[in-house]
Amino acid sequence: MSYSIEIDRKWQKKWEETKLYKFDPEKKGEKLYCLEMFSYPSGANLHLGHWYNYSLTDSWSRMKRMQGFNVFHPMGFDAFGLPAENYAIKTGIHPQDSTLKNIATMEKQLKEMGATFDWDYELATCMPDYYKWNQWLFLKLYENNLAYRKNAPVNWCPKCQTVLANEQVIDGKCERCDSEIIRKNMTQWFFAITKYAQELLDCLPQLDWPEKTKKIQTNWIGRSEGSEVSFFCEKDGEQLKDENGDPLKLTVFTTRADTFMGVTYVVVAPESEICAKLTTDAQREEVEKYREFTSKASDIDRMSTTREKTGVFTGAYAIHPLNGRKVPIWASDYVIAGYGTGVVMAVPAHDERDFEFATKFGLDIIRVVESKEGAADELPYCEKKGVLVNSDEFNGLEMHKGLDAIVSKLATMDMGVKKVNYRLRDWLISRQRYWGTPIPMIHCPECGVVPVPEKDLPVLLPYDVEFTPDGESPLAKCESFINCKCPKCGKDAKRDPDTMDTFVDSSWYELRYPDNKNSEKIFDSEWINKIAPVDKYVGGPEHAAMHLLYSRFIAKAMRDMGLVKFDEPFKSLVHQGIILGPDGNRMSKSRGNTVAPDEYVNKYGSDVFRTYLAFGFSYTEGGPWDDKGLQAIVKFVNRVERLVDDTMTITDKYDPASLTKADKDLNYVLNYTIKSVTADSERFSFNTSIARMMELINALTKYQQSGEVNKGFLRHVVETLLLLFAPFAPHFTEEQWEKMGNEYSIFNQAWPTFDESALVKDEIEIAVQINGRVSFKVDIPSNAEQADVEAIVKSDARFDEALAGRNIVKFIYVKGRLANIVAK
RNA sequence: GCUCGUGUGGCGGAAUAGGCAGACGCAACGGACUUAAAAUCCGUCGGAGUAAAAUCCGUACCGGUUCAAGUCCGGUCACGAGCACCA
Repeated sequence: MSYSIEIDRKWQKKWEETKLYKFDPEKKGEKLYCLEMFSYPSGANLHLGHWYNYSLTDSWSRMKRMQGFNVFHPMGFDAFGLPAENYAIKTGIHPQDSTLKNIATMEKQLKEMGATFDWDYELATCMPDYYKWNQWLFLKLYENNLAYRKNAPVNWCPKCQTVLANEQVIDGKCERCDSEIIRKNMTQWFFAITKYAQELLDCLPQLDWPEKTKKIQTNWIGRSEGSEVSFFCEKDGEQLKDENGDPLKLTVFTTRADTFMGVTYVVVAPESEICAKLTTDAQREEVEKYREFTSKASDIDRMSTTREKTGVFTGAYAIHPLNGRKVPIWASDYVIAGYGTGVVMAVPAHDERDFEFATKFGLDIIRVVESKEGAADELPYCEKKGVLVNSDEFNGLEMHKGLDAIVSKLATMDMGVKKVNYRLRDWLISRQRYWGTPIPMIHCPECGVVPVPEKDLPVLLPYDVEFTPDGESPLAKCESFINCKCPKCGKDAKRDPDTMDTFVDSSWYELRYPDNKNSEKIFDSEWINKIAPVDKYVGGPEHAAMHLLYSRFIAKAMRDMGLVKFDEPFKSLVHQGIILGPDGNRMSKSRGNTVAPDEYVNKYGSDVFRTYLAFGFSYTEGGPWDDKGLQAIVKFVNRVERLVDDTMTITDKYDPASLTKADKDLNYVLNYTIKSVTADSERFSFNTSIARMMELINALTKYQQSGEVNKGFLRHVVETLLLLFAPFAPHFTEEQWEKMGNEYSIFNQAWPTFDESALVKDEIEIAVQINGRVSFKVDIPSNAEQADVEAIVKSDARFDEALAGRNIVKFIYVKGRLANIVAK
């Protein structure tokens, strides 16, 4: 029976019956936790991206298994989330019903892929036995002051009447109805990821992750070294006081304290509390109007850098602490309330934004830095080098020295200090949506916010809920859910109506898999410290800043809560590339350029399809889909099968001691193949792994054609080829292995090792270059030293001809590669 | 706008540490086998040049370092990604 999907089915059945991929924690061998990012159970069948990610990572883990590792390789579903809810709004099919059905379909398809997942460790985030621990985690974070509530702006779609997650906002528009998103203040739950900003940065270098991903995280965290400097303020001719009656300090964050003497005004974010406090009665109406105007501005407007600056004078003044200058305080939305102190000192001579603003509103511009003394640089001069001018006692100081001097001076007055700021914000996790984990908090009119007691977990997500969006959380309208008793005082209270961001679900799932049935604890810490962290994590690059950062944060928080002993959840990370449609665009139903794996799998079998995915693309690059190369794999698989048919009846023993010259040549290729496939597959270079196996088969064909065949050796080579090919074509090779009369299963065999001595050749061919150009080639003993090579080359007739009477200036021999003669 | 990444034949892609560019395959062309086709096997396959060689050009473009550059450095262009008034 030649290879087809029938073979797939035969072995899938046998593997399941014999529990071949059952994970046994006690099995000997170093543990290896290999994980692919779990998938969202969407309606359609597995798409090409799933196959590309899962089947090839499975190949990798199969190799590791054969290499003797005790591989833990689970699979599950990221089952909460908006698509199911939106689908429900459209069709009326309940998210739970569609999700559970989709999970069943995907499980079946994943099994057809022939992956080594142990389904006993499956999890789905929408199940109460999972989200119970989501809620438990929330309570722990709350206890440890890592979860808190505050009023904050959210993305609001005026048409859908609902809050949208950041990831649903595409270029400032709603992903569903394309309306422009506006900002709205709501009281929300946050996780204090910023407490870990520095550690999240510090641990990056030690991770075996793509450099690009580390850079994205570095940028996202956005560490910025600067200073906080303060001003006293004056309003209507009187000094402003704080709540203690002391003079009010208006503090700004700046990275350019060196330009401090050039401050000509100060700007506050219009929505900030300090803005209201600073505003004079005379200006109040205007400032109010402006605040309203900016709150209505859509994100599109806000995001535009070309947008003209707007702003309004608050009526108050700041007093420059070093020169006593009275500078006006303005409100403008080019200052972000959430970053730094929400207040900025403006130095229009040395900042483009300040310059634009000052020019528009006729504010003073004072130059305080010159590239070198006396240079009339064009303003704004924003280069971070130069010498201070117009800066009184600091004149003539080089920029960095000036900065230190100014901050030191301010520090003596208690008006300045060096400070590090991060761009990273705390993680807003509240969602006014139905299909997610209910937040386990109760709002009591008497006691305030009260956590649900642990014994009452899980707070079950009710089934019968009206979830058509109308601006209110769907759960708020579900009487049976929202009404409860306060756990503290027993009086009537209400549950928190929001659900958690689904990124919370996926921020710790890798730690639940190994202990997925634990009903007492989130997981057994002792066991988790053995099996975790994940050794190899594979998934799309789109999660670089969100999921991968959140997971790192949660792991660190868990560590500090004593739940785990490691610092990082994913030691090594690989991003698979993206397979585009045949037209080079991202596959999408609306474009009509999607490619269905099923058709190929049905026609060619899972293994041909898997192997083609391995061979046709550079794994981390991906690229446009093109099925022309599939035939190459069919051909390759047929060649392997023919070789098996030729050798399956051979009973001669392989005797390594009796190899002829021809045998040794083939043995060289064999060992080179073992070495290359092992090294290439290790680093996810699957295309070159397959290429090396094709070379081996080409060499085998030549060997067979040569007529002098050592049967025992030939059989040994074919068996080794099967072992190397097994991770890529598991069903096919299992079948061939059986045909050859070998014991079940090929995956219980040891991965081939190569013999270094077989890779040593007596004689090698090197290129001889004259002045860097290849002139001719020559055979030399592989252990020849420079002097020997020089002698061989000089005695070659072609050398004199190539030299053409020139003198040898220098003779360079690069061992085993080439000789280069510099001639003049 | 800022930051990062990527540019190699007709195509997918190789080249791990500066050392023979184009492995392996697809497509194409030629041949063997065949009544024929399929399948299989053998060969050619970056460009110019030649009867064939020799030779020259060639890894987006310009320049540099080096005995030697796809690889390192400086600049330009194109594409892609991330961030987006972050003070």
